[in-house]
Amino acid sequence: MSDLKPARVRFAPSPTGRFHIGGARTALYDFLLARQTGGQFILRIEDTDRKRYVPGAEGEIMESLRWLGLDWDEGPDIGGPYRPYRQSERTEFYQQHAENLVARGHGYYCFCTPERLSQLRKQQQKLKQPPRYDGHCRRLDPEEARGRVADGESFVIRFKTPREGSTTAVDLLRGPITVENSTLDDYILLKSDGLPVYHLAAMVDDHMMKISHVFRGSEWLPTFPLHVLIYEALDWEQPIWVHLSIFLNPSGKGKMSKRDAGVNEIYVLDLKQMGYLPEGLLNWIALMGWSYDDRTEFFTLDELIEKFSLQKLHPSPAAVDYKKLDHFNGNHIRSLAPDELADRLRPYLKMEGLEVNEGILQQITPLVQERIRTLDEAADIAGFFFHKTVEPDPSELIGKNMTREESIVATRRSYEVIESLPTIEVEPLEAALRVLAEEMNLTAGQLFGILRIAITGQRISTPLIESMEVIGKQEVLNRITRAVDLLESQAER
RNA sequence: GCCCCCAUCGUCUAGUGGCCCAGGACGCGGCCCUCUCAAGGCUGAAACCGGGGUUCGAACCCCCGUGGGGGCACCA
Repeated sequence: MSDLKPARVRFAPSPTGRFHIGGARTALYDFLLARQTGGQFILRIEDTDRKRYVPGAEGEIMESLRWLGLDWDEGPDIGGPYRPYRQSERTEFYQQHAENLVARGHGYYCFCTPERLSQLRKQQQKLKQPPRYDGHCRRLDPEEARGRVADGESFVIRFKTPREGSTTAVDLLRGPITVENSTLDDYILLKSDGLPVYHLAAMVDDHMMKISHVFRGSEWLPTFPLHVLIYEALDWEQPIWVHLSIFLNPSGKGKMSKRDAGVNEIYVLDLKQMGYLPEGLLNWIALMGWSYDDRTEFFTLDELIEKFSLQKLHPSPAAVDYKKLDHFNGNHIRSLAPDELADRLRPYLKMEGLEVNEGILQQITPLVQERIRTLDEAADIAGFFFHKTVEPDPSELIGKNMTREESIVATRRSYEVIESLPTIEVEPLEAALRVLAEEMNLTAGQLFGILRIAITGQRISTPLIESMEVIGKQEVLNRITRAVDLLESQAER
């Protein structure tokens, strides 16, 4: 644990779509800081937009986080001292603070209709002016406005952004960012449906929940000064702000988006489905925007908790590199204990419709471990272990630079050699087959190539001799017999 | 159009004024190992966006360009 004060950090996604790797990284950094400092990691759902609400999205967020191992200490499902953790259940707080802002002279009621606003925008566009609220209701007499509200007229509450001067907001990675207040708008804080907009809701909650560090995407940088202004207007102490750069397409052109889904998987649960380990995914994501030193790249979650530091965060955008994900995933697969790997492999093999025999699974796991990068590759390389029979392509049973007849002879003699062995443990089996190859003036590659096709039905597989041992003498002999038949029937044709 | 951010190999990055004719990783090429595929080992090509300053000295500091990205909703 570090010497930093316990941090209270929150991950605050909106349930408007699927959970992707960008969100996962933000959540990871939140989690790391909380765990490293002995603080709390909080999950808060920002569901104030009823139009964009997607049923099931909240569930996917939680399922993804749990799968990744990023467990939260407070959240909508488990509660906590600052409940509720779903913004739709906190409307009274937002309304209260919006009114408070009005009372303090930092906000005002606005009765402009959406129609007038879009009209206004159109005009400004035509005149090539920046699209901004014209302050129509800002000038209204507060008493009069209150009266109209009391009369039941539809209204929103806007922030009364100072017309003059400038505001400086401090981002941990970028330092002070100063903007002219005149470039800011009188943003709507409370919508006419009584629900808040992000600008209000997030500030209120972060303050009420005593959040110490805010990690969020850099898309919030343009309105960052507004958020600071709100804090100042309410006399609140600001958290430490950390804006994380966004993820770019693999091409580096444009930000990663839904459109990439399908081509490049960006959703956490899809990546899980594809056979990625949470460990691999986490390792990959952690290094996009953060680094430890000039050589260490392999990290477990515990190591990340130990080594993470705000100082090593990087502000520039990062293009997503799936090749590197494969690399990390392969590394993590290889670092798993065989028993553990077997447990992880099981569902993926079953997903392929294979009947998984536990004894065989245990035996082949070490064989598979060195050669897969994702869990779903196991079925490709070792599926034949679970098949009752294999169907080799007869033409592939012919050895390299060999005739059909030579291949038949080689296969038959292999049968005899194997049959004569008391057991087919790796050592004696390999020795016997190598002797046979030599006798027949074949290279080991030629002989093993034929047998590989005969036994596994495929060109690429786990190591031949070891695989034969697992399959067992009788079945090996069956498969070789089958291969001889195939070769002969093909010869007759 | 306006505002904001960013800028080291193709990609992720190390580098915080001299340790850098720039280090690591992925990917790519070659070699070795080898029963296939991997894994592993060795090895090669590959970058400080440009121009001005500041300084004895700049990848590192400042300015201006340029490029890239983001934002400009009663979305988050």
